[in-house]
Amino acid sequence: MKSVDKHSKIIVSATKVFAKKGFFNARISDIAKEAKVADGTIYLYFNNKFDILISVLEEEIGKIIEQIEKAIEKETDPVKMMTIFIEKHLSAMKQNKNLAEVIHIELRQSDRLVKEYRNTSFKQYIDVISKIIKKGQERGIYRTDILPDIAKRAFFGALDEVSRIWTTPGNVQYSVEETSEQIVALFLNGMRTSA
Amino acid sequence: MKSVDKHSKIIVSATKVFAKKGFFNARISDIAKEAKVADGTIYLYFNNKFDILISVLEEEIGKIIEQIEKAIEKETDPVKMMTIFIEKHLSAMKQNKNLAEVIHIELRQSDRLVKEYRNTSFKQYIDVISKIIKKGQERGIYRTDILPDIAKRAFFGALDEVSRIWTTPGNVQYSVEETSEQIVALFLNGMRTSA
DNA sequence: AGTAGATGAATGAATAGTCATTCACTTTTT
DNA sequence: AAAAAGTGAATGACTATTCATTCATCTACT
Repeated sequence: MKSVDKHSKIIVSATKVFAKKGFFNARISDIAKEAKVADGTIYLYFNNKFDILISVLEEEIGKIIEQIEKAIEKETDPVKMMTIFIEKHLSAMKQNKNLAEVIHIELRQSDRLVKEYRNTSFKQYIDVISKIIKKGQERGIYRTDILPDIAKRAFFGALDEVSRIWTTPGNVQYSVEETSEQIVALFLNGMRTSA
Repeated sequence: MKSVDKHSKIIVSATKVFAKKGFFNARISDIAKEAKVADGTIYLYFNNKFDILISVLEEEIGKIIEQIEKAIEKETDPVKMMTIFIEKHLSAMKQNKNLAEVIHIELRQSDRLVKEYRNTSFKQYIDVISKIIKKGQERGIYRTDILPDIAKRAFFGALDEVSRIWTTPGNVQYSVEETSEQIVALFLNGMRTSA
């Protein structure tokens, strides 16, 4: 019987290879070798090379999305929700660097299917941010002149670019904690001195 | 004589094709057709396909970098400098959508040469931001607990992701002005109500 | 329990198609 | 009439995908 085990082994291997070489430079034979299976075996579990990429995005990122959404729905304070989002996102990225690289690189693909993915599952993720902002605005905690639709993008873009610190070698290595604090400070209070 | 004209015509065509299909799915013959030259002609001006991509990044982005740096060096007020940076960057991206797409997609490439580019010319661009922040901190306008090295990334990431509004179809179309205002508000004052 | 047959996962060499690059030839410029 | 630019068909390298074959495991029958 086709094993679930082997399926996820290929996903993990593919994530590693895609992270290192990028989708187009990754060879099926590289993935097969990494997963210690034959080239042909991969086609028992996936339709084609692109299907592997989409599966990586769906499944691996899916896990993170789920985790973050779960952690946030317990909270009611919009400031804490935002803080949790930041911390969870950054620590997930630092923890799984291969996946982080795949997100950095492949989520930008101009391919139709990738764009589609970005427009569905991933949009849902980003919309968590705008929901938090709206809730904060309703409660008078966040300024109402902020457009949630623009702010959510700014917010995600910032997190995504910052998380690159951990995947590009030769950078001063900041901890998740101090990085989170910085982002929280930036977005909640801004750069200007309150004076 | 090899014409400068043809050189830049190929660059512009390549930008268009890369924007639409992404580097790997772009065919040399596509670029040639778009530029209305023969496939072989391209090799009179560029060493190989990758050289075209690097040239696009160097030259086209180079122009923007130059323009922004010039506009900023006249200013002394760190708040205004930041505002100018935001406005110039966003309007450049809205103006040249093909280039914007190439930046969104190709600047993320895991390829050695792209990483190299990101580490030199492009780093210079992002460092303009940290310089602005440092100056503001010296003058007591920006909070000193903000780490410029993290903030610059957050800042660029936010701008980059936000500018995607204009390259992904089907989005509510915000103007450069209101988008700039939003980013300025976010980064300078934060989301929290001052109350 | 032992044997024969059935199953289908796994293999990896062969295929078939793609496309960057070259180069023999033509056209244009000096 | 050289030399330089330009052309685009031909080349050859590369690799995703296929598929005939193997083999371990399970089932059914004696």
